Amino acid sequence: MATLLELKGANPFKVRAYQNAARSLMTHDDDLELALEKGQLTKIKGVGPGIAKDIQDFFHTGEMLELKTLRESFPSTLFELLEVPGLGPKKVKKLFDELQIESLGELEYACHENRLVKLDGFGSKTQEKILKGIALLKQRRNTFLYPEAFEQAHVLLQQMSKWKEIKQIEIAGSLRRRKETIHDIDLVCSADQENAEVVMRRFVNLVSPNDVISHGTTKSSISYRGIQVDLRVVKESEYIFALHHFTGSKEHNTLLRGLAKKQGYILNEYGLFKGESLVKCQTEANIYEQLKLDYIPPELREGLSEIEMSKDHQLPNIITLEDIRGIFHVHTNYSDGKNTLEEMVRAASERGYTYIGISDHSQSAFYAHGLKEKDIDAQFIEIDRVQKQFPKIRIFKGIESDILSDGNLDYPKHVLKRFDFVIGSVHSRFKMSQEEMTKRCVRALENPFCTILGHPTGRLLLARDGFQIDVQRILDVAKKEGKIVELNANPHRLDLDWRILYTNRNDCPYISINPDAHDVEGLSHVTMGVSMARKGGLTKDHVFNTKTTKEIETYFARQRA
DNA sequence: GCCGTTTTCGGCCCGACTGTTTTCAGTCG
Repeated sequence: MATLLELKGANPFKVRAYQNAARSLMTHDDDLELALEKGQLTKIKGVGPGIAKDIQDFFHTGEMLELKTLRESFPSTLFELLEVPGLGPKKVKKLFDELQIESLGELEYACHENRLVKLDGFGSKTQEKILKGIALLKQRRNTFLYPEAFEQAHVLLQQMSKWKEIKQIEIAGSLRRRKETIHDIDLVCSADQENAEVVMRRFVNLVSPNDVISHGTTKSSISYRGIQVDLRVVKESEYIFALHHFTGSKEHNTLLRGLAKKQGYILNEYGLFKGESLVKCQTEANIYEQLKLDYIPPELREGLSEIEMSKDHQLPNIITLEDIRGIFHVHTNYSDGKNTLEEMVRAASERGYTYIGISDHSQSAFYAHGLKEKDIDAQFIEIDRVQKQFPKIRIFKGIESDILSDGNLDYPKHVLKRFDFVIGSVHSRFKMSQEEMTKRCVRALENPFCTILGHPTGRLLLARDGFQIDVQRILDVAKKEGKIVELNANPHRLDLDWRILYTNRNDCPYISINPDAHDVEGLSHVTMGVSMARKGGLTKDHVFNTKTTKEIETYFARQRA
């Protein structure tokens, strides 16, 4: 509704009202259907009589009259135009009304025909920028996995922190919030006022003029090895406010500024002001404190329900990397891992872990040299040997067993019962219907020998969507069966998605943050997994591998009894 | 369209940059 109304040129506050209501509904934890039946929809923040009526209509008829009318007044392909950088609703509407442009293809053609320059408010620069934007969209090169973006950001940070004009510099934006994928790198720095322009000049000179996206006196953007980097420079006294501002998210900031305003403050990237006077804040925590809020860590600043929770002192005490005591889901060269069992155990021990769960692939995973029964015998003997060598770290014997398409695990009972734990994972037949796939995984969860459900949706970030599966059902069954669900920490997977964890944080089964390491370096995936758990609002108590070795042993023993 | 410890009417987050304009609208974050 909001997008369509915006295109229509409706009252911008009406547009925002719909956006607010949508966000509010997305994070609404209670039963919507119940609220609807009781006629209590308007009790939800942002939902008034108008939108309550919309929701009712939608629930009963599957449609909303105004939405239907609006939708019919625009071709569905029009929305892709909004993806083009520099194009917003006003310009898209103009293109549609005056040039009858309905799709990206038509827009590109019109640019080549030089037809945009004649439009009011457009010019040759706009046309050029749009063409560039379309090319970028086509390449899909504007999204990166966290580690790729992080590495680039660090290279820049190293380099720029040596510039004598810069006093402080930090990574802000989605990188600081630890989003799983990153569109651009945001850097914030402080400098003496007379040096600001020098910093900007040095920054844009890092790349060729062609790769300078914008160049101002305090804010510039460049395209650095294919990724957009924004740099903002402020005075030293403004730095903490700027860092907060550019950490975002946009949604979080919007809500926070609204709250500040209600309390008689103005909040922007330069400070927190009461009238003309600046409120002194040394840290980000001080800013929240002034607004009568508990400190909200960057990972939680997504504009979901964190501000409300913080106001009520209900923020979860989210897990930290130090809470992790051990790790499961580790591969060795018995299947498709690179390092030996001993090397993996040594590395885990050196990282201070007190237990490690080895889980190579099972026999039907021939692509990964899955273990036959005799390989299991051999590995068990070796584990016992290595265990003697490293008495301080407990080695659990496990397996990552394929969940076959009928939901069975791919060893017979007498084999499965030999393991301390079994991770059941789907590695084949991804294209089942949601119903079939859900049934398949439920069956696995109900198998008494299955301990952990591995990478529950099978997604590969930026490469492959997860398979169709009713995640809610899976979580419910896992909880009921006392099973553990994996948060696969491989940066390509990060599966389950943190948003699912966030919505289910008050009622979910144990989550195990598993590196799915295929070599020694892969053990460090845990860091990323913890970041996702933090975004999901999980506490130490939610996470299985924060337990002590003793607790783990007891848990496994009870399961196998 | 929603909301209210300034308000049931009059507001609704804030500022930088760009490109098109001669004073500002649109977009972005």
